Amino acid sequence: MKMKSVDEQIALIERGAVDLISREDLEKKLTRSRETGQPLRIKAGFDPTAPDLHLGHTVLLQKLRHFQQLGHRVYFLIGDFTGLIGDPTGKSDTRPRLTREDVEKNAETYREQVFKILDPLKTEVVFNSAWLSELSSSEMIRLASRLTVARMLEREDFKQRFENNRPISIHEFLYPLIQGYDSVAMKADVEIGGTDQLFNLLVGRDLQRSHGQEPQVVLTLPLLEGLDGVNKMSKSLGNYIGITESPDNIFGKVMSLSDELMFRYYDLLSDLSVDEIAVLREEMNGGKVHPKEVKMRLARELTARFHDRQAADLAARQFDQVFKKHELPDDIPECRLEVAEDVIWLPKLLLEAGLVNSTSDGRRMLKQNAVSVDGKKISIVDTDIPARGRVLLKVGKRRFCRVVFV
RNA sequence: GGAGGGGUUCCCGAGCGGUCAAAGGGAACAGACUGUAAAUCUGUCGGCGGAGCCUUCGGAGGUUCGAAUCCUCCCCCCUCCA
Repeated sequence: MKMKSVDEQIALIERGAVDLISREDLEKKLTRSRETGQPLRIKAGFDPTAPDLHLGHTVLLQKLRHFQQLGHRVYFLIGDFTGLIGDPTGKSDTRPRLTREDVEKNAETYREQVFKILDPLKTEVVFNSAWLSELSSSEMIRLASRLTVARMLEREDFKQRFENNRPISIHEFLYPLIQGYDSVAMKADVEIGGTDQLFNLLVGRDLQRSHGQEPQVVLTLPLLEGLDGVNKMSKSLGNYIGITESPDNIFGKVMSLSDELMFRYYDLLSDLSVDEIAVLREEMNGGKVHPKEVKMRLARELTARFHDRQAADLAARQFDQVFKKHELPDDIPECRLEVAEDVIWLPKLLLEAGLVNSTSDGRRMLKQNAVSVDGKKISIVDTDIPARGRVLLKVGKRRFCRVVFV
C-alpha cells in the first residue's frame, strides 16, 4: 500500500482538530511509519455504559476514519473495567454497576454502530479489563504516585468542582491514571478524544514516558453542541441525534437546528471541504441561497450517511409535506384499540393512543387548541368519540396516530 | 473526632405551622410569528371524566385540629477545626 506523504497526512489529520501535541512527534511517527510500513496505533476510548452513538461521537469516529484512510490502525477501546466497578459519582444518578453480560451486549451494539463509519478491517476492538484486572494494588499505588493532587486539580472540571465545593471522589482521580495506563498497555502512538479529554490524554503521555515508551501524540477534537446549541451533545441531556434514529428523525432534528449551529455542524460533520462550506456560507449571507435550503442539504447529507440516499430524499419530501404544506406524512403510526363502550372520551383516547402522558395532559392539549381529530380542530375537553372505524389523531405539529377500533 | 450549614416537584432555587400541588428561573410542551429555524410574545407544566379528592418537599416515626415547615432517630452532601 502506498502511503501519502507525511505532509499530506498531517493536513488531513489536523483538519478540524483543536490540539495537536505535538506536531513534531506526529511528524516523527508518521515518517517512521512510512519508512517501515508499520501503521500507527491509534487509540480512542469509549464508555461502555452508553452504547447508543450519536452525532457527537461521530466527530471522533470520522477522525479515526481519516487515520484509517491513511493506512493506520484503529484500536477502539471499550472501557469496560470502569463499567464493571460502577462509577458512583455521576453528577446526578449513581451509575448502575454493569455485569459482564451487560458489557458484552453493549460492546456488541458498539460494533454494529461503529462500523457504519469505521473500516472493520482496520479496526480492533479492545477492552481495558484485559490488562486492568491483572493490575495489582501495589502497581496501582505506584501508578498513583506518579501524579500529584495539585496536578490533578489543574484539570478544569476538578478545579471547578473543588472551588465550588462540589464533591470529588478519590477514585475519580484514578480515572485519568487508568486511562493513561491504557495507553501504556496498548503502546498507543496517537490518542484521540474530545477537548474535555485533554488532561487525561496528556496523562497518557506522562505515564508512557515514565514506562520508557515514546509518548503518544495527543489529538483533540471539538465537542459538538447538542440541539440546544449550548451543552455538548449527550444522551442524558436529551439534546442528541442518534445514528440509529429513523431517517425522519435525523432529518427533522437537523432541520430544527438554529442557523448559527448549522454551520458548526457543517464544520464538524460534513464531508464537504472547508472551501465548499465557506462558499455555502457566503451564498447564504449574500441572500443567494435560502438558509432553509442550506440546512436541508446538511440534513440530507447526514441522513444519507446513516441510512442511504433514498431514505434521505424520502425524509426530505416528507418534511416538506408535513411542515411546509401542512399535509400528512405517508407513514402514520397505526394503533389498534379495543374499547368496551361505543364511545370514548377524547382525552382518554389520546392517552391510549400514546399521544399524551395522562388524561390531564390530554385536557391541556385540548384547551391549548393543539388537538385535531380527522383533520378537525377540537378544543372542547368533554368530547366523546365514537369508537368504531378509524380516526386520525393529531396533537401539536408532529404527533400523529391513526387509531383503528377493533 | 468536634462545631456549624444543607437535602424541596425534570434541573437550579424560594418557602420555615394553615391562604402550598408549593414563588422565581431554566428545560419541556402547546399557541402566535416563521424557514417545524433561532429569537420573541402568550399559555401550560403531579394524578384522577375535574367535583373535589388522592400522592409529592432525603427516609422512618412523633407533636398538632392542621406539617415542606416543629421534635426524635437514621441516610447523604458541604464548610470550618483536629
